[in-house]
Amino acid sequence: MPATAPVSSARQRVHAAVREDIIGTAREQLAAAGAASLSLRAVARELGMAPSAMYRYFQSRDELLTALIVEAYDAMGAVAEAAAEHGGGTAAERFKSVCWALRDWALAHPHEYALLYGTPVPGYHAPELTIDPASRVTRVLGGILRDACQAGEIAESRIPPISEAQPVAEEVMAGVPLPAVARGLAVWSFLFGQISFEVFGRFEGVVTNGEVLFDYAISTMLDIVGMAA
Amino acid sequence: MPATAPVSSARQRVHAAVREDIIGTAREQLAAAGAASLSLRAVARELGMAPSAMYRYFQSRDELLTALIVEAYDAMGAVAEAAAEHGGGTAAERFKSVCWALRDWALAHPHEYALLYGTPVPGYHAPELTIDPASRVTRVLGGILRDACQAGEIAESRIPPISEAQPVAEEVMAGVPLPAVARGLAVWSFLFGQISFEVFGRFEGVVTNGEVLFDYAISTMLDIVGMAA
DNA sequence: GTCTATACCCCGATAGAC
DNA sequence: GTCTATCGGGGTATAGAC
Repeated sequence: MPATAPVSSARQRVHAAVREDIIGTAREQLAAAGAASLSLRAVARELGMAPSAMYRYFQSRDELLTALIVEAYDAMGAVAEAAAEHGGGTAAERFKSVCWALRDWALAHPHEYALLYGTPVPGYHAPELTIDPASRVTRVLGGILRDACQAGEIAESRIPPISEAQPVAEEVMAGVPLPAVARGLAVWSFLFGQISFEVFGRFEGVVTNGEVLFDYAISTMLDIVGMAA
Repeated sequence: MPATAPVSSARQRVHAAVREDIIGTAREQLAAAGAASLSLRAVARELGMAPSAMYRYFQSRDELLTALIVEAYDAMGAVAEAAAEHGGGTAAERFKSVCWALRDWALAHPHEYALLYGTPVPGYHAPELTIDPASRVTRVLGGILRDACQAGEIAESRIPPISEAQPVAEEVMAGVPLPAVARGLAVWSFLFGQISFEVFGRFEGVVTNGEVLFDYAISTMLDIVGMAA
């Protein structure tokens, strides 16, 4: 029965399209009021649907939230990957490019950034399927570090040793010496600390030119990890 | 009429005591469900009071939230000040002491930490009276930097220049050269980025020993700002 | 797949009696 | 200063007709 397949797929297309509408509207409401006040009802109102109709697309509010989180992780991951790819020849250049791309994305999408890197949403437990999208950005950053190590672009002599037993999981060490991994993790938290301070307004009244300071912070990060600017 | 004053002050004592009860209960609920879902009604329920009675103590939900924020800033500021005072003779020792004290406080009070340094509460605008408590921690950190500069404990030769026009507000520069100020701000965001990653669980599955990594991060921060560990 | 209707919760804030 | 009662909103989620 060849007719059944197209009918089914047409239905699936409509379903997927409505699903995208819902996610898009939810994203707007996220940007307007934050994650805690995201509600299926408000999205339904905006779309002119009955609240109960939402449950054909998302089984619960948390499932909609998960979709938003995955979408945001993917957007940020894509931005980071693109920046790494077109960022230049040296690891330091690619790193700089990724930093600026992440900062720009975060400032352009503060509520989505907050969803990913701000206070965890109370009562929400991220399902396993968010792990992979979440790791795209860290894979990019870790890849740059690994490449720099292998290309000899890291001055390991400038990285002090870390004396105690290995404080990180096995899989984080992919041919990178432990001190470089530790400095890499430091750079990771430093970068997101800097971005979070900017996005959450912590620098207000203190920093008058965020770009200049961010540029200086990037140089500092490169210093930390033994890479020349 | 000498009798009136004691009566009035007894009433005030009761009022203040109930007020403390309310704040304490609110703090418990903050720890249980996060800032966004803090409600006067829930606090009243817990205390066996009528919801309307709360309005004799706080004119609005936001005012209660402000009280919690001020209390948390003061707790964190006191912890930082105590750590700086008893932290040791050199600036580096005091800095380390403050870092550990802040981390310990944040891990012990994750929801209060999130209230201060996490995603801003949607719809809440901090009144001016929060500015002073908020700056206690930064005053401690800035004071250590300034003292280190004046005591010659900073190797300014290891701090690269920052080329552009001054990117920070005037009052942040208190006899400290601009590059040191910029590195100090970098350390500030680095420190809170590290603490936030730990408190918000961002290191889970990656870092197996947070203390070791935090210690290494502190050394890195001292490096950044030209201070010997 | 969408609707209406419903059960059952939550909240901030105010009015007015005591 | 506390109470009851109330106004006027919000929400998740389900049942059952169409």
